Amino acid sequence: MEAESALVGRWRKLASCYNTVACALERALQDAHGVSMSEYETLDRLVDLDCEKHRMQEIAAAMYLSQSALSRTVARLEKHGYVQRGLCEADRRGVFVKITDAGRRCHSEARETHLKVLAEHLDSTP
Amino acid sequence: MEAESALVGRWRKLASCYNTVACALERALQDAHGVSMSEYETLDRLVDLDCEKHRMQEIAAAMYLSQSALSRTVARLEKHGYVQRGLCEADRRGVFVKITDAGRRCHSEARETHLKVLAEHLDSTP
DNA sequence: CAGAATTTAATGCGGATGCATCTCATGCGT
DNA sequence: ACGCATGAGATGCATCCGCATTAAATTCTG
Repeated sequence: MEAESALVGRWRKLASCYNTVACALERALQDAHGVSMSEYETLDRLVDLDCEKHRMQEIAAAMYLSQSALSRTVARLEKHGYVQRGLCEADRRGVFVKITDAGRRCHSEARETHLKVLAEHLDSTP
Repeated sequence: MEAESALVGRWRKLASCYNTVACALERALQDAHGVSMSEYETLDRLVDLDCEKHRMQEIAAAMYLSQSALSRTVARLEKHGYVQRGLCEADRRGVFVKITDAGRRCHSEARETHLKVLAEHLDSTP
């Protein structure tokens, strides 16, 4: 079977692409805006799914971040003043997350960096 | 520009693919063979670039792992008895890494798990 | 309705990573 | 030969993550 080595080759290429971009993104976002990639992606989802507030689960479902990682990421964002957490009245186990004005500002600034890094490092020929 | 959103879309898909496979690999390799993905990939490079011993740098260059991460990964592999480190006589700053028989055995067993996970989770249509 | 089971999010803990720094060893210029 | 810059790899530190557990609220069941 040579399909095996092709499989491994595809995997290596995928990993290499991902790591290159992720590493560049992490550094650029951190240096220019003080947010990690996870934090940026979280803000991005909050802006994308735009309807005021969101449950933790919705956010987690829209991105690749475990429940505990998201919980901590939101805690960090809240510490930075970029989001606010609030209780969900309908189901008081739930937590609503709401992006603040500062959060929107940070996101819109960081978005340019994000796009620039993607354009630079995301190989267009898969 | 709509090329921007296409770019972001490609990035999200890449990240999602990578994370799905990486997560599955990590769990499967750990559960079935007690090695992490980095450890397996390191063994894999040692088998691939087959010529007895290798400098840390050669290994690092062949995979996506930072210098410090590789140093610790090799330390873990050595603790498991899967590789041995030895001084390089020509340039005594350097370190040679050599895979042991136990390392080869572990690698060849884990290889099957690795391939199985890739076949299962690596989407063939990019 | 009381109690068990489930769901939601937070957290303690251990482990892996990256950055910066450190220690040696080598090489280069004078 | 001496001194300084450079290179290889190890390590302290802070951070982030995943797993397992916990606490609180809700839902299911008898």
